[in-house]
Amino acid sequence: MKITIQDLADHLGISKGTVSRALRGYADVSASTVERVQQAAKELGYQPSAVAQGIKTGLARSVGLILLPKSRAASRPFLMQFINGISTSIAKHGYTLTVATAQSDAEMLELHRDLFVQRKVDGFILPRTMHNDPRIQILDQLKAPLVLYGQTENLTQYSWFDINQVECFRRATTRLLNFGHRHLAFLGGDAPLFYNSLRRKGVEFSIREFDQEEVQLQVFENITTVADGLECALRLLQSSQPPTGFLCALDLSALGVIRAIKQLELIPGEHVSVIGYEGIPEGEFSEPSLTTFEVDQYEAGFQCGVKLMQLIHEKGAKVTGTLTMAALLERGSDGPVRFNSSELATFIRNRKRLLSSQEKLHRMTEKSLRN
Amino acid sequence: MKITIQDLADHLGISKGTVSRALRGYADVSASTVERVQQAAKELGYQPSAVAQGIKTGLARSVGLILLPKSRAASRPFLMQFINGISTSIAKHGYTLTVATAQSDAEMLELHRDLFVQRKVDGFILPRTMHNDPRIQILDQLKAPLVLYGQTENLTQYSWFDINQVECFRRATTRLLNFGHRHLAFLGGDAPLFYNSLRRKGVEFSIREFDQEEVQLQVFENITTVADGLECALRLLQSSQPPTGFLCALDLSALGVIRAIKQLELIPGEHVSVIGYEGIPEGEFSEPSLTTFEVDQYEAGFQCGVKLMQLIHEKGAKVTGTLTMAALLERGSDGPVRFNSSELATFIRNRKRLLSSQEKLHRMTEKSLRN
DNA sequence: AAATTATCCGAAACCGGTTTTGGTAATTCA
DNA sequence: TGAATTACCAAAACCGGTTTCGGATAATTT
Repeated sequence: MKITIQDLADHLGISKGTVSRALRGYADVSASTVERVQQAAKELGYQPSAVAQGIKTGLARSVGLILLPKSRAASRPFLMQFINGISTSIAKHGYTLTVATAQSDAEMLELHRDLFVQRKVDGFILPRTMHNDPRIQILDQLKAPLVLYGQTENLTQYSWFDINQVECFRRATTRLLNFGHRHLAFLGGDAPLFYNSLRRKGVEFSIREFDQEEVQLQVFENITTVADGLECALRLLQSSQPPTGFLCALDLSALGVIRAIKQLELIPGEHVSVIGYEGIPEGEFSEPSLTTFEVDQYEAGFQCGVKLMQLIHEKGAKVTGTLTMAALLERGSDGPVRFNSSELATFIRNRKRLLSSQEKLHRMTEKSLRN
Repeated sequence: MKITIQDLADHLGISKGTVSRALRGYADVSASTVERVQQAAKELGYQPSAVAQGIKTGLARSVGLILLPKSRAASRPFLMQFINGISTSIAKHGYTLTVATAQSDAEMLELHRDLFVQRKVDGFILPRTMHNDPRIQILDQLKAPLVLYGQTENLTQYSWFDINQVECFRRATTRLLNFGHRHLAFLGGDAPLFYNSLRRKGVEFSIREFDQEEVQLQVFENITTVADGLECALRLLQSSQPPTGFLCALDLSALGVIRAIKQLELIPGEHVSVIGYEGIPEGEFSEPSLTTFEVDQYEAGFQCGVKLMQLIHEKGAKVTGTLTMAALLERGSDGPVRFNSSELATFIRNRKRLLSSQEKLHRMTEKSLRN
């Protein structure tokens, strides 16, 4: 059924060693033989088995990407383009992408070890880097090539690619400060992930730079879903000193904040400003549309793939790190400050009174209608 | 560095054949030896190389999934959970998932052939089935095991899994008819894909069932993006006989329709009804939220994986097809008919006049402000 | 013309496993 | 007790490639 190198050699009446050398481009094969072999290979549809090749070369010609779909929200939107980027760059070297999913952190570590020890993959791309990432420790022991998508401690030892998130959040914060906002809230994401401290750092950096003691910043962590953002913002906005500007580490939490604002009958982008990060498609369809940073996930995947190929193929290759910027999408969820924090608090209190009386009225009307 | 079966055999002072037979569970190895081998394997961290195993067994222990990210819109949202489902079900058999991307249809076909001929994968899962799908033709020639996610012609020859999309669109249509809508539009998706005819069939089936000659249906194809849906709906709504209910093959086009409705200062779900299909997350955040069918992509992936494992491992395994239902998410974008088509047309015409005069006023104000 | 060098290819070893074969020692049976 | 099994394992063949080695022939040099 499937044609082997021996079949091809028999067909040509030469030895399989010669066939192999002809196809691999060795110098000690005559041009005419090379020609004949290539011709016959094309005709018979012969392609060497990657499995058989791998046993001698020790390479599986595949790279691993292990996902944790538990964190459904955060890792979902980037996937298709990220995979496309990786796949495209490694395909140039005849490599394919092995994607696996783990249901827990422990399983994820096991999977990394097993896939490498079983030689199903030659290296890994590690997305969503953590503080003291345990994946790195394990892969270091195994001397497995790896590329980080994101940053972590001891960066000089690894190849990595990342968006300059510090700079993004510095810009976002400065933008809100220039809009006149003085009471800010930073809704951080997954605390164990490294990105979180970077984004926070950007916010704090901008405020220090602004050199204003009058700026108030409240910081929260583990606000990763729409529900989290909604709840957190509702609580903050109804406090005595509500923030007028929200900096959200994740678009999803930003969408929750927008919901909260509207739930209090306020206008996002006018009464309260919100900026997100990531550029998920939902942000385009919310009302108002979400001001956020758009991350080019294809490029990220592509660069990670390129770096990994270097590590695997160029012996003595140096590790490299790359920082790029994400583009700010200036949309409708932020703008010049309307009220300061105290005024906003009063406004919300009055609104609330109004709303509850309306509600009472509404309920009464309904009741009378039913009777 | 990496420990091989020979290392393990030397360490135990037995032959590598015996080690292999011990680990593979052959009967002609004493219980004590099996015990010793397993113990030593665990201690030394020995795991057989999948590559080396594959050469003898002829299996790569990987299944292929090839994506076409060109069609960015349609195939993106399902990916994470679909992959998770596949990966989880095949992991039980020691299989991994090889994901590749192609930039064109031709490249996609090549990739299928190459991956199988090079023995990088033992079979394929084919999402987004087309009419007379060329992938199937090629894989049939190669006798490659495959499972369809979706339906196509000659279904009895293949294993497949699908949502009963005919039934979904039948229900959606009946729902609108029961709401009193009599002028409907079906915005179909990618014409070459099989799902499109199924969804359309559901709509037509429902209307025939309703047995009303007064029902008007307009059908369109290749409405796959928000922009497409927006443009198509704008045109239809401003015609002399605008539909009051939109059935969209894709959530994305439904979101575009909602935009169009709002752009005409109408209220989606009140003046015009919209129902989508797929359950993409954007639908939850649009206003109003989108009534749609939620497809369980994890389950789809899981079942495809299970079926493919059967085909690969159980010799003489019969092909099987499975149909399941998607859940209707009754949200805010549809409801009882307010106007019939003629009334709606009049309403829109008047609105338009109003709007354009407002706009004129607005422009004049701006101009005077500037001066 | 003999010696040297290049060119080209077959043969064989090897990669890390699996599976078959065959032989020895221990058991069982007559 | 001797023959026939049985239990167990070493050795070897094999999978489909790659790579090394060495030899035969042709081309070049002296």
